[in-house]
Amino acid sequence: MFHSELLMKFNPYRNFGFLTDKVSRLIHARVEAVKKDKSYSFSNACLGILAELWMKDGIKQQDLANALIRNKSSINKMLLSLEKDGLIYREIDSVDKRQNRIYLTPEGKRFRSFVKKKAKRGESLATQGLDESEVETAKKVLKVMYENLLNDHNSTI
Amino acid sequence: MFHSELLMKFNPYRNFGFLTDKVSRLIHARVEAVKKDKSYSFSNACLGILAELWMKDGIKQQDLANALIRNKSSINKMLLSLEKDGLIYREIDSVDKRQNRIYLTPEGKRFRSFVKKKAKRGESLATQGLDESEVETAKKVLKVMYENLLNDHNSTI
DNA sequence: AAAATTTAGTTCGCTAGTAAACAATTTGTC
DNA sequence: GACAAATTGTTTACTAGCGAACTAAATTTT
Repeated sequence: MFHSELLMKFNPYRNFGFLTDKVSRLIHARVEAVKKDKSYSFSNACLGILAELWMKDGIKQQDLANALIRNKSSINKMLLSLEKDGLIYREIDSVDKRQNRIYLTPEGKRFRSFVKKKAKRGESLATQGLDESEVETAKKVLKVMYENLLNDHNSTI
Repeated sequence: MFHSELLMKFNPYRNFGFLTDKVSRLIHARVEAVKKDKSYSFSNACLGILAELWMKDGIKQQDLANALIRNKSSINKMLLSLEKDGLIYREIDSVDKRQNRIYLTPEGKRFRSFVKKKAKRGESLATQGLDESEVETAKKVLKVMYENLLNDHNSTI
């Protein structure tokens, strides 16, 4: 480590911002292609909402906004298109009438296994030439980074 | 590994689409905050262009579009805002007059070390609790994934 | 060398996502 | 229990980014 490191040539392959952005975009592009099989019209970003619901059904919109690091008005719009495609529905909470609880329809639940199958194929393509242990480590690192960054994000807002 | 794996609960923390998307968004949010220090008005995504130019100055717009997996009209708009902020300029190639060569201004070059410094701080925050070797492995994995996915992306278009 | 094709960039209309203002409900305090 | 503050979701106006159609220049074909 020497003092002029900051003057060195920029190496994007050593930068998580660069790397995660590119990989994320390429995965999105793949999903876009895969989605054409189905007749859904919801945007790519809406998959994030579905992913959250596949983990835990019946959460409210603000939770989604926090989890996806998205504006609550964006969530509202995305939910509209997911409703239109018949994958989710909203139900006003009986205790707190401000809140909407979001639930998956049977169709929304079924869709999960489809995505999972495609994701599996995608991952094996993307990780060609890598050891399984390296892939596991990468997932662990990203998970920790996610937690650290989210923690910081919530504390500084 | 058993046949009903696809029916198991969805675990996003084992999914690169989910992980890279979240981490990427959180890094973006950090950058957004950092950018407020400066008076630049260019969007967050424009940093991708700068990153490319920091690697290699004088490339053309189509190269940027390919590298950033973005539409060339988007690149055009982004360059407009980077021009406005005085970070880059275009020059028509003397040999092939269809092409614009994109160059960093002195300001654009200086800005690199600012970003690098902030990125360094961000990385150490994000990777708290992780071994250096794990972080290195994660970078390697992401780099390979990027290459594999990009390769596939270009071949299927 | 004229015509057709390809390549690079720009323009224009559209859509997804955002930010800010708003309405409705709940919670907290006096 | 009434009024202030906070929380949840919606609406509206705006912006960034995309796709398709277009212009200009270079390359290939005939």
